[in-house]
Amino acid sequence: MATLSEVIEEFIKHMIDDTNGTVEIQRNELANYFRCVPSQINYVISTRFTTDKGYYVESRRGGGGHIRIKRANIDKPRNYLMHIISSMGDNITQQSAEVFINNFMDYGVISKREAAIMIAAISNKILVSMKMPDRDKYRAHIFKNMLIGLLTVDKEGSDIR
Amino acid sequence: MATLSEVIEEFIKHMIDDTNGTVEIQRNELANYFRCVPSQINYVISTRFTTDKGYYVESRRGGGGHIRIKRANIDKPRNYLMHIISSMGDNITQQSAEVFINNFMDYGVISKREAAIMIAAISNKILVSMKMPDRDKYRAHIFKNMLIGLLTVDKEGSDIR
DNA sequence: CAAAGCATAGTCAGTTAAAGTCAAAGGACG
DNA sequence: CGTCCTTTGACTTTAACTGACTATGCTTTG
Repeated sequence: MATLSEVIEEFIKHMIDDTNGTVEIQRNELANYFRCVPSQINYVISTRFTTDKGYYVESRRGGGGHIRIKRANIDKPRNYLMHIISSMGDNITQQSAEVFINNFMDYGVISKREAAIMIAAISNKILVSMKMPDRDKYRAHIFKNMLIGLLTVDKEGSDIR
Repeated sequence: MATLSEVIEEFIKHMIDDTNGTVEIQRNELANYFRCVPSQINYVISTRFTTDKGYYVESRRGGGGHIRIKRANIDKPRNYLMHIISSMGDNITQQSAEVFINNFMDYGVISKREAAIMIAAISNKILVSMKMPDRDKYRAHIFKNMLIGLLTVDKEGSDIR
């Protein structure tokens, strides 16, 4: 039996299909439409529209607030990236991350500058200085999010803000 | 969904573009044009045309009063980046980091893709999910390191923008 | 010339409109 | 019955908008 969450999930996915990969919703409006509490929308988003699944979510509170969901687009070089993301797992060492990044560069998927930014963000220097025990986990987290961010930008002049 | 404030913001920015960096407005006139209370103009200016974002605002009351907005002129991107790095301090909120990143984009110091990567790396979404109490500290750390990474690449000959 | 009047802009606290968080309760299913 | 996913709602945070009151600088007038 389909739960409400599943219904909402499908609904949003159809919207995304219809709008070329990016959708902007009003939390209260959606909740009202499905006659559920607003926070259920958050639940659906946080369980279904995750980075691992190729979505990038931004939102704003206050007047005119909204939630924007972008789906990574997966044409040619990109499904390569997406593949890496989904097969990465929840941990990654600095070394293997750098191998990936260098490969991306070799394949012309990212520029040298982009590579430099990513390497800087996931370097041990950073994570060690943070004294974080689960370094490789955090690194994977940051790394994936950066890649998804990249995949969601620059189709139809989109604005990441 | 565009709010009135956003519309006014864009309107003023276009004026600035059209007038080569400086614009002089009449508060009441503008408010009348947009059918809002005059103080909303102040709201827009104080939230959008701040020093942080590279604007300089002066005004005069009384007869013939006006508000003048100037956009700062960044001609040495490299110095600009270094300045930001050195003045950043050890903490930074997601909001101000995003302001910086957007400025970099506006001034052509970084590309949209580069911005997307950085925003993804320092987003609260990431840092919250890591359950890091000292978020703003880690964010500053990551952010600075990414910027330094950029400077380093540029120095090695490749494309200075 | 001083004072009064008018034309501006500034401030700030209060209201409204969103979205986020979190923990507790409910339910499905092995 | 225990566990995991779903559903709920009270409370928090953030952003936009409004209006009454204040401050300042011309302009006119006695």
